[in-house]
Amino acid sequence: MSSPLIVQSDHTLLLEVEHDQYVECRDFLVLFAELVKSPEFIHTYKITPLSLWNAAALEISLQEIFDGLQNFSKYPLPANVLADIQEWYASYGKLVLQKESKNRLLLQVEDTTILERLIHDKSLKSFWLEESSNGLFVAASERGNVKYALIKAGYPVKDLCGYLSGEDLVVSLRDTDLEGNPFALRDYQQDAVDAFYHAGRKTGGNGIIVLPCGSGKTIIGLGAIASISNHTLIVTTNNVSVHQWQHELLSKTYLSPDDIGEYTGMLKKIRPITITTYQMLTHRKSKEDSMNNLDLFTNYNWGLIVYDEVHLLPAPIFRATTDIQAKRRLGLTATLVREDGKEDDVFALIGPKRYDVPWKTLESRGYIAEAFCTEYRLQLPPDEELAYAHAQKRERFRIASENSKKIELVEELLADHADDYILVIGQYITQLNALANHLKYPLITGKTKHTEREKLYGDFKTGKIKVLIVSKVANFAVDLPDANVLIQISGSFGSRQEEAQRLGRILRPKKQSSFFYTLVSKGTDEQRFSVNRQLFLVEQGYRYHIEYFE
DNA sequence: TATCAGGTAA
DNA sequence: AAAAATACCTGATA
Repeated sequence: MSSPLIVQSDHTLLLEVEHDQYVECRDFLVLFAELVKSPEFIHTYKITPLSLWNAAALEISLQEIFDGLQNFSKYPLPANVLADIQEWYASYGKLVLQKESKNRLLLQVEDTTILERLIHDKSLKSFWLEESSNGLFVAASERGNVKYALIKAGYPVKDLCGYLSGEDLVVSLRDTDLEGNPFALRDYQQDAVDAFYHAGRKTGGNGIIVLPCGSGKTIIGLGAIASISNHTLIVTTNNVSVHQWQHELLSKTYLSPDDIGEYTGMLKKIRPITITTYQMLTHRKSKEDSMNNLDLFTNYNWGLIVYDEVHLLPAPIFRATTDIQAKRRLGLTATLVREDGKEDDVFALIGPKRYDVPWKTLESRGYIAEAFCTEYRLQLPPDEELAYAHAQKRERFRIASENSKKIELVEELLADHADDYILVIGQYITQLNALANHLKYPLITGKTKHTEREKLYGDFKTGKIKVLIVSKVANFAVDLPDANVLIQISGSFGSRQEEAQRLGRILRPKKQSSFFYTLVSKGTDEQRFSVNRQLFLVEQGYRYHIEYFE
């Protein structure tokens, strides 16, 4: 039997999907490569410096990577690829930042040619105070800036300067939560906390943990807070999430309500554990004003900063984070992919990926539901086809998204799933309105009042209504009830993270299986974008079945 | 004290 | 490459 993988000299890897060893090889590749294309039979992965740095930070050995490639590859491995892998992998750890004195850091550079390059690099020159026999001295205040500049120049830094402890606060986890359920970290949650904290080791205390939706990211946050037991600032995306953190802290730790503060538009309480939003931190009254609330990072003696949904981190927070490199930092996310390409900013300033559980692993262990994904391709009706042909590039996506035949297909799918709990999700309010009017099911958009939302959520939970139509609110709303069927009638361009977030809606384990349908217009720009949307989930092992609806 | 409308930001 | 949602603040209403 021949092997499933072709390694090409441009650092791309071609994997045969129909091969017996497909699953095994895919699980190997995701450790150090990134999926870029996933048509039916051959998936393309790419090895990048960043993907190898993350692998190195995860302590996946170079030997393991080479052995695996040797094993799975159909042809002899191109020498340049092996050399580049070796070089990129080794470049993580080549530059080590150490504390020299109170005000000075030493950037150790073992490799003399790299040292020579760094000294003469225009973008870096201003950082160097002085040369030493084995490196360069940098002002301690430049710790974040120099790491950021170095990664942009292609050199990741291993930061061993250690951390400043914050003010102490004893946090311990309960073994029964306030609702009376037994509580303990699951094994993978404990592993994630350990991987982050590396108790006793100088490297521990910054980085990213990647976990599927619904697998307990907040719990890992609690575990990290308890391990460090310092004053902690938690930054998250919205007010509902602020309250959820608050609730979990009260329910699963012995902290008292007085220990926990909310710093938002409604309430501004700074407490040993303070929870705030990204918008609060970056808020300014007008464009000319400065972002005063960023002081929250520096004006208090936090020992840990938790960045929830770190893939949504706005640019100003990156900048503020460069100044607090001595604080422990934990980033949490389900998909460490950004469509703005700022993954290396996350790497340099928050830290490398410390822990990652493939979605399919948690599925096989029953922690998340099994989900079947189907992509339906629909013909545009003749008049819309004509409009599409005449439209400008930027109107085309919308015409394809609003394909009126989607309503018919939704109706059929609803009939097929008469006994299930269904969310229909879309991007355009006009399209959702049309659907809601036709099907007579309730619609929730950003304009829906919170009292109204809660009533509909409640009716859905009790089974009074079985179908909810929702807009982009569902991308953010943490309090949206769970369903087991999700029909996506449109989405925002090629967002991989949106697709993953939406699938996450139906992954809480239940008696029945879950079904994810995505509807796209055949042969249009929408179909091209949908390919990109699916990449992350395909990388995680989800297969989309293709159906046609004429 | 709570709630709502309107404006701004990103 | 675009639309929608959110959160902030202010000032009015109940």
